[in-house]
Amino acid sequence: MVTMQDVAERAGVTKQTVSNVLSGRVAVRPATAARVRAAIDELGYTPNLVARSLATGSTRTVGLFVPTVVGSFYAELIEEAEDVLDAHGYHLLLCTTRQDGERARRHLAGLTSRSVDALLIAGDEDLIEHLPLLVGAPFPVVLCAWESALPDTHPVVTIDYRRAGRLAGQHLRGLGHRRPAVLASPAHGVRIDGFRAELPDCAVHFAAEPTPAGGCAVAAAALAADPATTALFATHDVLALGALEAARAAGRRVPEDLSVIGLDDVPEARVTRPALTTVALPKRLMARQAVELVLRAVAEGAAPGGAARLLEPELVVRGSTGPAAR
Amino acid sequence: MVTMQDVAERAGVTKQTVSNVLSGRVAVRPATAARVRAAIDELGYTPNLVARSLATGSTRTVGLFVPTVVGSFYAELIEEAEDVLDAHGYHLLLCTTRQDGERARRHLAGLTSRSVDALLIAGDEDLIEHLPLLVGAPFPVVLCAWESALPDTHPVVTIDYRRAGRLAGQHLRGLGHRRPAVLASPAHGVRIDGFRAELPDCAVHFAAEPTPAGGCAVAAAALAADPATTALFATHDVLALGALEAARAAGRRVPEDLSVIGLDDVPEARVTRPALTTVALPKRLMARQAVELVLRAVAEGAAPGGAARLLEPELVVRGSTGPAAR
DNA sequence: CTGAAAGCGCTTACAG
DNA sequence: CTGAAAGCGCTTACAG
Repeated sequence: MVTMQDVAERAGVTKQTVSNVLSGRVAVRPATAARVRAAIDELGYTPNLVARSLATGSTRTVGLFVPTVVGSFYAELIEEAEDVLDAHGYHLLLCTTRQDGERARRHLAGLTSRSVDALLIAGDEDLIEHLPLLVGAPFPVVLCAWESALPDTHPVVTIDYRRAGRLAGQHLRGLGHRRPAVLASPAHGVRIDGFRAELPDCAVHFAAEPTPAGGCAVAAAALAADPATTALFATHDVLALGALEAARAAGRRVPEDLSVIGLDDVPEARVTRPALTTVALPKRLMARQAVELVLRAVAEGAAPGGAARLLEPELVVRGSTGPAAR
Repeated sequence: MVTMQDVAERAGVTKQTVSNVLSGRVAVRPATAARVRAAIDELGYTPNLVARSLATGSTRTVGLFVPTVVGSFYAELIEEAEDVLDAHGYHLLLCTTRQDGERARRHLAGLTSRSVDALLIAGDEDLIEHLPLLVGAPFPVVLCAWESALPDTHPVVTIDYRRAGRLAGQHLRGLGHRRPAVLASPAHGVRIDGFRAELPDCAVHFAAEPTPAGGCAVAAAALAADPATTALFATHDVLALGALEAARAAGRRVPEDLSVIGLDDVPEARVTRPALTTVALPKRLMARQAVELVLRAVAEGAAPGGAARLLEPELVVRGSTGPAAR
């Protein structure tokens, strides 16, 4: 491994001078700088980032916790986060919690030790109980995609999930539906609350798993439980995708006999037949703002302040919803 | 920030002793160890991993390059990789290349500098030209999910994509199909070759984008180009998902009028109606083996040897394929 | 504009 | 079993 010292000897200067031409912090005489650069090229020198990190106290890496990477929600969030991190010269350390509290705790403890300049925590399911671990963290922490109780220990950039549910309810109500069924994931209480603010008279059915198969099964059950149901609200698009299949299997035409509305706006939503009406969540925007917030905090050397930022979801009307049949 | 020195003073020992109780490399008298542990707890000491890395030369982090994280293929690969990394006490540094050669090069150059103990590169699209950058890398590099020309500069753990295509062809041929159409992504030449080894007489249509929408469009075009087509082979399931929609739109019953077979076995494949016949790719197994190979190499301090390992794909017959109509 | 010194927080032989 | 010394490869003031 070639070191800065090697380069310095080759160029006939000291390693501080090499450091100076690399960092640009201090002006170096052009002729000297040229010699140094030549030496760097000849030797194929590449700085040891670990040594630099120890000296500067910065690793230029931020940690990102997500529950999972499968599924477009977190996948898009990760991609967007990496994009803006990359644009700022930062690397991404990824940790998935996978509904495993102990694993989450372990990862958290591992990162507390100065291997990361900041931490972004997306999704609340597995980490909320371990948040106290982070109160005295020597680096900024921001939360995003937070859905249930917003903690006040850390800044959060999230989406107004309640409003998302409400938009779905409004849409269905406007179409004349009165007693829709809700197909839900257990963690989506806030979305359901929002929906109920518009349409209180609805039965909630929980899916066994957050997949199209789970959505298909729970939709079939909901339809069997109340054959008069005219509309289905799925708290997540993946459930709605399955609901579309269930409707087909039950011989219900969508949207003539049954309206189906989802939430999230996954890529598949626009290719189903009929295309899925849904409430789009601005996940990329959220990821971008969260990363920018946390990077600003590391730049300023202070914990980011301010209250939670709630991003606005947006209703996307496609073909799967229509007027209630009477 | 509390340091090892602080702990040592508190416990009335030197920092070497603290280091010894932490590492367990050298036996420490129980009473002393207890005092040290107590001091650690009281002070809330947590070791500085960067300093440790500089001293040991190991960061316990491995870098993973993927073209994208959206889509179940790479998402599952990432999850599995992180699982086994985590089990071995390693962290995951994630880099996405996003069809951007310059970005890939930059990331590669950034990692060459001792911030990572090893590198895993999944997917060939954007990196192949930069592989030479890695020949003298001071850490092991392994390639996986490599589809086209297998480089001999680095070990590779991948899937026998040619055989995957061949299995699809075999299945269709066995059902009596003679002139199927192929719906392909441009990068899937190997899969097509395998398919053609069984069914040479087929027209290949390239999708504009690797999404269900792209698959839907290209399937519609293929069906329009040759209305007598009895079967469709999509080189990736996401295309097949769209093809199912196109068939529906064209009034072709699947599988009675038209067989559709995909490749990969994405989660959605089992919930379409009919469920999608496909060739399953053992991506999690591949990820696991690749990580284990690279970790073994870092443990042994040597570049991993051996030829490419090719994992076997597997035909999964579901409802979307049937005998050719005559 | 360039060099000598100290330090970042750990680990690793090596004495005692 | 414990301590004194050197070193990992950088950066950061500080003199000259």
